[in-house]
Amino acid sequence: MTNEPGHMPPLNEQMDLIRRGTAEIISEEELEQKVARSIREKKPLTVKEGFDPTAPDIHIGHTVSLRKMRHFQDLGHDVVFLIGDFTGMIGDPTGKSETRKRLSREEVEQNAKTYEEQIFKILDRDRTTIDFNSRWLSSMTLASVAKLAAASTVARMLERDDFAGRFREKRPISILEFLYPLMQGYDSVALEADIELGGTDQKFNLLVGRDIQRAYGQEPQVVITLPLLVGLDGTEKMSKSLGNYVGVTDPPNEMFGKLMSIADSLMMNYFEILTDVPGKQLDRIRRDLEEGAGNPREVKARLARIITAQYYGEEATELASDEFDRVFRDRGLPEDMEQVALETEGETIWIVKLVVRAGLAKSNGEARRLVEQGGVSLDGERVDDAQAEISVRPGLSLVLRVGKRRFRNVQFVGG
RNA sequence: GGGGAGGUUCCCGAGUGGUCAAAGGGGGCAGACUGUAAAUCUGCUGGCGAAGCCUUCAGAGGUUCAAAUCCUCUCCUCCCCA
Repeated sequence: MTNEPGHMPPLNEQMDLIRRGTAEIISEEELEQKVARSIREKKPLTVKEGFDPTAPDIHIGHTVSLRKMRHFQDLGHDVVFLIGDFTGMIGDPTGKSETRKRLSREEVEQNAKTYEEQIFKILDRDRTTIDFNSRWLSSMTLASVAKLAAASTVARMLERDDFAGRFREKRPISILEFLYPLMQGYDSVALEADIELGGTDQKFNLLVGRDIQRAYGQEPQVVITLPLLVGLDGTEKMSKSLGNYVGVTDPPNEMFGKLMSIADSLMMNYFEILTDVPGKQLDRIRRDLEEGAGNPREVKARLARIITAQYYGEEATELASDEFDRVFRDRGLPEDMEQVALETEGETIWIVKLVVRAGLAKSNGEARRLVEQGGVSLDGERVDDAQAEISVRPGLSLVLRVGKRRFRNVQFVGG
């Protein structure tokens, strides 16, 4: 799929792929010009996106833009994965007000390494440059900051929704926050970016980049925004802090399972922005769903398989899919269960203690609750008496199940 | 510099002397149902082998038979005026 350098597909083919799944392109006309020129001069475009150095765990929400970057790479262009280590050290402008802890050089390096392991599941290593904005921002003099600050105005800043809102409500906006879009824009100057990608929530910052580049005599970058992925809860955007995410490093079973747990209403959205399933097929799936033809579960399973296979391949995905059916559809036992060895202390063990010792509850209270609510079973038999004593002896092996999806194979050993 | 508001259990947020392990919502967990870990409904949601006891309402002291609630000091956040 990857093209040799210098052998780029024709303009309309490129434009089609680039457009797919984007929220907005500013402007398409400029994009066309840039692409056409790169074809003419056999010179790849530089596509940039900035990432937060403090949260190196990538989830599939991030992959929406990473996949777009990959599209560019497949078309023969170059990608800069920019780690905002300088901006990230100071704080987060859109954050509630939590001051961010300063990361040490070592931590930044460590996080960068973690990023690398994850992003190359999607990006083409040979066409990716990883860079850090501290490289140019940390040594800026006040004079250059002044020049940068002169490139924008307060009125311009107040166009941004959250600034405007806070200004209206007389809530504080620190000057530093005004500096943020400017610094991000300067990154584009330093990299001579042709295109910057980001989520729709980044639109303002991305546009400031254009202003800044103009102020520094560069051709403004084209801004491409991508839809924010809605998380597993079906309402909030996917984020690690909300816990409604699918991590790209989640093991296949978990990835598949999490995808099966999305709300039905989310399925089409995921199909559109996380897969390369052609538009015509999507229309058909959508129509089937609306008309109630076929089982929505099967559609969701197909989605889960496609996405899981992007990270683990067909074989591992089939295993994950089978496992899911076995455990949840057929209410059976998983293929592999975590094993726990417990020492016997006498003839019996209190069920509550057993659940806690097996690591399936944090406290006796929690275990008691699980038992009383009927969530605990031993070898397939429900135990709902919180006073129950289970007979044990060394060598005994039991399958302990808590809830629908947590299993432990408990082995008793002599104590 | 002056004036004012506030810090509550995972989160938001009620609570102004006992009836408070603390309303309500969110989140989480469990059950029922099912087509899945969808949706919906119901229950639970500080710790302790538990009708009792222990720890918790920013922190430290104090008043009281009794404090999340009153007093003193400290720390922190926010707002208004300058």
